[in-house]
Amino acid sequence: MKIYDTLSQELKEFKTIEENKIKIYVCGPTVYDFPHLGHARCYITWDMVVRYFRFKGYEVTYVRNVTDVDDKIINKAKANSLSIEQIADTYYNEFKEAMAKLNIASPDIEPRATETIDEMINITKILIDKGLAYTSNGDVYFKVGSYPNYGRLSKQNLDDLRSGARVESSEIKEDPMDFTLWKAVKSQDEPGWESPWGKGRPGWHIECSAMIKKHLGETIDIHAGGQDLVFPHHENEKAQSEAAFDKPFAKYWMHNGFVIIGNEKMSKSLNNFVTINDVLEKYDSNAIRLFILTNNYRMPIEFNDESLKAAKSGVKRLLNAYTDVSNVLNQETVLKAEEFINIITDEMLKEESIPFCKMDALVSDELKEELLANIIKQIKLFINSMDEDFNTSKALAVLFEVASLAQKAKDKKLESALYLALLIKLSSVLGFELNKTSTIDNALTEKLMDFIISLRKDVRAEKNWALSDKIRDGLKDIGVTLKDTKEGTTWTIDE
RNA sequence: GGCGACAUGGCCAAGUGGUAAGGCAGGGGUCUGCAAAACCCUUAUCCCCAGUUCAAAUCUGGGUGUCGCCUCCA
Repeated sequence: MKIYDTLSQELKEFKTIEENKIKIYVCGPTVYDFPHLGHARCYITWDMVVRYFRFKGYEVTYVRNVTDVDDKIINKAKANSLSIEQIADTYYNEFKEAMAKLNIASPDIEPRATETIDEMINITKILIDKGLAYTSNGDVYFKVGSYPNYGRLSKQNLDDLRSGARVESSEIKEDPMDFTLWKAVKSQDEPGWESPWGKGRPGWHIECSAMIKKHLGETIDIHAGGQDLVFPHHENEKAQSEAAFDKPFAKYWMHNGFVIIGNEKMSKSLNNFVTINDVLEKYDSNAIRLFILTNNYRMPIEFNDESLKAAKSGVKRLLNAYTDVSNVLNQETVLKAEEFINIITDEMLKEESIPFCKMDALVSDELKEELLANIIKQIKLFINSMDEDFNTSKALAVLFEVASLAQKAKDKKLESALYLALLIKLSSVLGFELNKTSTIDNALTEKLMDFIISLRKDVRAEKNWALSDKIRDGLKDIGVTLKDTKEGTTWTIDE
């Protein structure tokens, strides 16, 4: 498979450092406010990436940090007369809840910056000992000029950066581009930790370097994050880690594009953000995911109601395929089909021959060959698309095709069961939940609905269409949709 | 000013050399008591100009427009 690497600016063949294992680090949020759609985009993207790696059989260690000490948190704490822990905990919980609502799987390790202070001090020490960092006024700075590759990741050169209008020169720093590794506390109400350079707190960039070193080691497979982190955050992380350990920091650098709103980047500082909770009021997690995955992960996405609406309708189609087809099948057939699809995909990923014999029990001879060929074709299309730097747009086309195949095969139970199973499998790789059962759903509702439907059946037998329609309209008003099909009447609870 | 990207039908969006995936919306039809869903059919020559090539949305050069980074930001 190929992955676009920001550092080399090209698609690179993906090869892990250690056979079959992937160490991936994603820069997590600074928890000082509600998460917005930009965060959703970012973490849905990396969720999809990790899900796909696991689908391919890699053993993934996914680390995503939480920045819980930072000027913004300190300022917010001061403004609200709260401790920085209170602010960080409040918004960390908001973040966690939002991630769960979006069906974003938790990372394997979610370290907090404040739990990794020792490692930050260690790295800072190493850099000072090597003469690559210096203390000044209680602060510690990294000597950018001492690291020859500085600027390679973000394609900047030091002279251009220095002459940039926004760089402040200061007497404390040797070079205006030098960045903070350790910041001395300036007043009593600031949080601080003891260090060889006095009480202080870490700079932002050293936090990630330390958490990576502690949980993943000196070299990792993939370092990912939002495009806005390329400079200075990732550039600086790379510089200090490589300078400290004399090893390449990350084999692949991946960056996701922004969410745009009204022709501008959605961001905290522009105050034009829509929170995840805002969006969830009108659209569910599947719709948000479809909206995001329709676009290439590196391209900007324009947020607007129309696109979300379109995504919602698209999800509806996948959902309809799931419920329509499920309704005509029995549980046993579905389970058998799921098992078969699992076998087939596993064999394909291992590039071993497909076990035709396993199909014997399921489908008759005349169907077998063509059906199997088509299932394999769809899986191949999906894998090939995703292998091209996560072309989710193409992969989604496969989902829609499979959904349609399942619908068309409704008369042939086993065939539609196989397509249904395939749909469930592939959509879960992208993080969709088609079988999300409604929270209102319970045994009593089930019985009541069965009862109402049986009454309506009698009414319809008498061709009392007025009453029959009244029941259907009435249920629609309270959020239950009835569908009259050949097999009988089905009901679903509206979103 | 330096650096990095983008421009495809009404909207969103794939596609990096051989005559344009998919989704949404629209139109027509099948099915249905009706509805919903589903299914079938249907809508583009790819910002402009020049060049390379037998052949370009796809490569090169030049325009025009838009965005991002260079300050905290996913």
